[in-house]
Amino acid sequence: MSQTDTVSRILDAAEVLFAERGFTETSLRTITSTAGVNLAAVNYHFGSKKELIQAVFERFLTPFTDALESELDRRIASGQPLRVEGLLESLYRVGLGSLSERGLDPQRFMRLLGLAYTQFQGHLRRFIVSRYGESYRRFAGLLAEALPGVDPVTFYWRLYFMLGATIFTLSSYDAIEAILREDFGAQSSLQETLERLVPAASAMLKVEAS
Amino acid sequence: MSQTDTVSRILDAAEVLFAERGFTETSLRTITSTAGVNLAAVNYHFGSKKELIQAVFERFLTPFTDALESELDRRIASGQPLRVEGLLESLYRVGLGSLSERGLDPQRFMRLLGLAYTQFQGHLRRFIVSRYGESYRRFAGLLAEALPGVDPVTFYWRLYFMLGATIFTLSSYDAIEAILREDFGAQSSLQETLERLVPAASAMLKVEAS
DNA sequence: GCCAGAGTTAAACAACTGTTTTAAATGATG
DNA sequence: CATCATTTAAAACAGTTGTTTAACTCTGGC
Repeated sequence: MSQTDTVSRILDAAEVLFAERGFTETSLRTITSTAGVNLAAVNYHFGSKKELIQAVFERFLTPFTDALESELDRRIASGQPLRVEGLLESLYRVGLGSLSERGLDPQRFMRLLGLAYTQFQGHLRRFIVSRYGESYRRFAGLLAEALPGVDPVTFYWRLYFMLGATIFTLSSYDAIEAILREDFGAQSSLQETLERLVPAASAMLKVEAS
Repeated sequence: MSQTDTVSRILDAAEVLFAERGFTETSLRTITSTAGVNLAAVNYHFGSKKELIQAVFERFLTPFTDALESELDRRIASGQPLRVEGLLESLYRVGLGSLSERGLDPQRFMRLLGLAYTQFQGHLRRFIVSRYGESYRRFAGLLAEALPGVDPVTFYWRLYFMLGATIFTLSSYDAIEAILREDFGAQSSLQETLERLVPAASAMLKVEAS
């Protein structure tokens, strides 16, 4: 088994298990036995469990932010003014499209993102902010430009409202979808849910102060 | 030290520590030493750590849902038609008011609620649904009545969007507020944040399908 | 005054945690 | 082919976890 093979098998297993159970609830022994590698391989290749967690996020977030940056470049190059709906569509299309192209599961991605915010791993929050903060600020800046009437503080609170609605809903997507299917017999795909989310989140961002 | 004293000291300590660190990350030894009681007291009084977690939520949720039910009764008795903004205001006012009256911290309450959704404690989700599902369905039903033009499936997705925005934002309230204070020098109280949340969430619920 | 039962205490339990060690095996390079 | 760093393997490490035990103290009712 080559080195890269061992490394990516560990990442594959850790990604799935972390998304299913959380970080503390997933032991290195569970990860390595699922991956079919030796227990010591984690500490050898990654150094520690913390660094493994960060590596899992890096493999997720780098293609995502790269694709988002190119998408934003494309939109800006087109010369058309940026609208709120378009920016959110870009965000969700990139999350759905570019990740699944690379064989990454977008729901797992959202579950992991939700974990990063709610589990108490200070190192992880710091890692994400330092590595991906710039992309985040760029997107937020463009969104703010598309909302000229909204004062900055109100805008930022609404940005968090939007993030909360997105991360919370998509990270529990399976559970919510199952409830709705049982109660209404209506299936909704992830795609359809995002199509509901775009106008809803846009309305929330744009609403006139009452 | 009387029995009720020991029980509530354990609940007090567990409530704070769970909200700060999560369930798995908080050991019974940390709880009991913070509470100043013996380690075995948890298993003696509550049976297990799981049941202690449920007891913490019960102490939070029962006064909250009771107060929400009375508030809804009052609104209905007033005879005025129920509007979306009014229902959300009721929800938030009860969360802010009735809890702090009893000396409970509303932010801690929200952090715990967020944990209940994102940590992987199947027993906790089941406990909350079975104990408080009826209050939840009553509130959701009234909200749906105030939104006659929205089809049921869309309504339920938007309800989850709203829950996500609320729980995510308020459970990270301290962190978000600190960032905004640093970047804009503008303080916002929890009260003010809820006043921003009411129109934003209402707009999200009411938006016409595009 | 005494005694049953509730409450508390310290100690020990077995299981599990992340990490390290030591030795063997592997694989590329000269 | 021999060499040496890289990689794997199994075992042991020290620490923590939730839970249980058994002896102890205290209190309220007769």
